[in-house]
Amino acid sequence: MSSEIQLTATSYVVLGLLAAAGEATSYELKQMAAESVANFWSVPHSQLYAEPARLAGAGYVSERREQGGRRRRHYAPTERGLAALEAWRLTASEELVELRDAGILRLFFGADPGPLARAQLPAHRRRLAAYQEILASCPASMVGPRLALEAGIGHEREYVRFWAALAGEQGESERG
Amino acid sequence: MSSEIQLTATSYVVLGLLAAAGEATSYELKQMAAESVANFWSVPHSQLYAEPARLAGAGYVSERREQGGRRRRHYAPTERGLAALEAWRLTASEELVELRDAGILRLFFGADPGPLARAQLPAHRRRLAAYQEILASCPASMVGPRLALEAGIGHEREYVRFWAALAGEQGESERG
DNA sequence: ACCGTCATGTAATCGGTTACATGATTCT
DNA sequence: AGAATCATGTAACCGATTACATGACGGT
Repeated sequence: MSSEIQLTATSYVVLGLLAAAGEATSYELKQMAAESVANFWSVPHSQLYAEPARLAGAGYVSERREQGGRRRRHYAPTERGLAALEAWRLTASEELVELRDAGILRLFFGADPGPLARAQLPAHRRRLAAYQEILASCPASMVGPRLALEAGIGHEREYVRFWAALAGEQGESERG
Repeated sequence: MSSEIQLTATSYVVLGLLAAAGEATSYELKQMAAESVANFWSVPHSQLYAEPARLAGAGYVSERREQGGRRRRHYAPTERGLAALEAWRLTASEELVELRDAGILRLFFGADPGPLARAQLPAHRRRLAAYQEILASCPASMVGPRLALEAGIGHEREYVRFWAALAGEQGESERG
């Protein structure tokens, strides 16, 4: 056992959620993720079954299996897992992400901006509103999630600004 | 032949570049991509060899192989390929991308904002400056690429604003 | 008792990443 | 002539996506 594996972003999502919960099944991870981190970094549920198993094989989490009934697997971070998570938190990397937005890619390759903008704009507006609502009801003690939300809000605002300018709303003054 | 395949974003990057160039080898695709689309949507060079082959198998591009010498493969879009590209350009989808920024993910899971911000900030500033320089030297006729650049600039500005606020530069007034 | 949805996984396929390898040019 | 870099791929592995499947539970 304890074969060496490479930790991916998915690994840290799992480790981060497990560290917060103490212990969880894959289904509980799915629930937790759905209302929090999945807003800006989603992981398909099949990965939330596969990844903890992978992490268990390498000693980053422990696995406890229910005896009777559903025989669900409960995972908890090990010392090693917590250490890996903490090390990851501490690496202040310079790596930048790419935008990787399919709409922008279409623009780049010559799509007509108008229709694209008119499709993207309301969707981004909805998401912006949703983020603001979540932020309003997010306790001040949850510092990390609140910061992530604020980042998301900033980018959604930028998207709205960008697409609005292309959607034929040129005449109107835009306010944030 | 002409087995059915699913077209991915990588497919459209290849098709889009081939449509612009008329014909190209994988290496030429790599060169073209490097200074243009790779700024916000990169594709590893091995995929620029694998993907045209895949597209050729499904009839989206044609393949012409050099006879003597290097026997390089030259690809060109077929009618089918151009039609697929155009159809993709016309789909004004509402799908939104996720932010998927590893720095934000770290914040979410409790990383200390200060060091992270001080690592991310100069990197984003450099990229912002690079984009602005590219835009300045990009001919006005290249509408799509210029729009994509402007989108990138907007988001980099937002990143700079966000990380600057966390980097301990609170006292100073920030101008765009 | 039945039906729908929630809960809990497994399987297969495939694209993407990483690493390796080698022939051609160019530079010193 | 030799070294370094450019040019041009191939191979292997592995994580992610998609689809499939089934047991439990709650409501009517």
